[in-house]
Amino acid sequence: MTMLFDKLNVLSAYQIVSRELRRLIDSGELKAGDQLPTEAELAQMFGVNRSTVREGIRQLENEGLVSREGRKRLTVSVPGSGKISSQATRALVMRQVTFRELWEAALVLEPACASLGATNHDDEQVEALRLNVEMSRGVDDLRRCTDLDMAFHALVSESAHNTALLLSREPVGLLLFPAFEILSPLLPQANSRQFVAHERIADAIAKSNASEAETWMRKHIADFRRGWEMANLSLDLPIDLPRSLAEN
Amino acid sequence: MTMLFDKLNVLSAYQIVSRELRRLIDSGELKAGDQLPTEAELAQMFGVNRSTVREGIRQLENEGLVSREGRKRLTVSVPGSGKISSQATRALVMRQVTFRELWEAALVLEPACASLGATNHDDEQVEALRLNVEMSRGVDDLRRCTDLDMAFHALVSESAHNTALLLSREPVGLLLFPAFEILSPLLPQANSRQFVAHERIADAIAKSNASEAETWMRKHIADFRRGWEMANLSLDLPIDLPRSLAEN
DNA sequence: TTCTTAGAATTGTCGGACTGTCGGACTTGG
DNA sequence: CCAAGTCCGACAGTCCGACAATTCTAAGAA
Repeated sequence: MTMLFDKLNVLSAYQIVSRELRRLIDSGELKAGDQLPTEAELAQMFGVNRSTVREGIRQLENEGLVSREGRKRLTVSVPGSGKISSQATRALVMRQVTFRELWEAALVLEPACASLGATNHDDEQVEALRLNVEMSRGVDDLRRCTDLDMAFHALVSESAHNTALLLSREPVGLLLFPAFEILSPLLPQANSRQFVAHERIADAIAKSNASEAETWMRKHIADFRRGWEMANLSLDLPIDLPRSLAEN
Repeated sequence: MTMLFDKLNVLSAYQIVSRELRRLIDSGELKAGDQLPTEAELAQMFGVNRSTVREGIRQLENEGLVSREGRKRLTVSVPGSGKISSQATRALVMRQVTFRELWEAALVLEPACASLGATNHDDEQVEALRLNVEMSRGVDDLRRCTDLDMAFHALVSESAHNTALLLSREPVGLLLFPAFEILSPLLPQANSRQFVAHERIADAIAKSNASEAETWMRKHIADFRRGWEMANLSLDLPIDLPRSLAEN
């Protein structure tokens, strides 16, 4: 006679509050930019204590569905990609994602972004790419080099004008590219090879040459793995949380 | 003289609590499975009130970093992919991601999963794929058909044994495949074409034929777009939240 | 030893209270 | 009329204390 009833899912009041607010948001009754009622008002509406409302709100706040400027009222907002991908990144690290996995993902995502970037880019992004490449010339500070690398790939993915790809790519990039800091000291020629590749890719995008952009990006990513193996690093090495997330 | 000072960001106590706990978790001092101290103990440790601790905890809870069953103690846990991708999915919808964007992403992600799945799969997953295809035979209930479709692609991505790809793919699949419910009624042959494609893909994976799996998956996804256009649906149509998320 | 069970511990929720900050209205001086 | 100073109400952040329901724990019974 066990299992006669499903383990009845009694959710706490604060969970109901957040679930209900979430529902209002993605049903469109609350649009981005709208102001939420006061905590006190919400408490009255739901018939719970203000403390309870606050606990519920924290969840939405954490999801990026609502945000506050200063100590003002809460406003509904579109979750920034940063919030999402930092959580995804953390999840990947906790699952001990390996270099190999990240590389495999990057090998399909990055070239796709480059290819689409070549056809969809705005002038603005081409300019930013050019600037990025220019700033990278001759830089040998490791950390700075990595930052520019990450920025480069982020720019490429932005130029693709594809939200889905952008969001898919970000956690992968956030983890894979900082690994360059491990690789670079072991492989003298890594820096210059990277610079050349970036230059070619930026050029191809600027020229709207999709297949060339894709090819070079693929080479660029493939190169990363080759370097990794050449430096005798294991493909199955779990990748750590990057500085950018570990601190915050 | 502008920008002499950064806009000073004062973070509230509850934010510090969650940030600090997060730090403990990804520094490894708190491993998955560990029990967190009592709310009262945490309050004392941080020198804040229990209410404040609770608000901080809600954030981690929402991130999936800690979880609780019933009224028991909190335990550290690795975020399930479900939590992450449902948030990513919501974000995509709020940004009015279009069919085109999702399709473009799927066109690179799904074939990559199929290809890797062919080389990395376990017997277990091959069996599940076979079963899925078998169950799909002759089904014409729309909703059931979509569920099986989604499950099929999820299985393929699992067989790839790549966490990064899995996580990247999920939000895209969660949004794109339910759109089949819009397409199918307008296009009589859609169902059978889908069935055939799934059959071929599952076969290729079972045979460990990577290039064939990849090719068929690409055709399968390409077909989806062709059908979409044939049914006179706009590529730039924003995709809605799928049932699976809208309810919960 | 294993099983029960009373008591301690812990979570969820509540009501109330205080402070700091923000925005707006009002006042004052130029 | 405009700028600066002042006051006041609204509201978020924090704290305190309390209580019921549930879970944990350890003593006592079988």
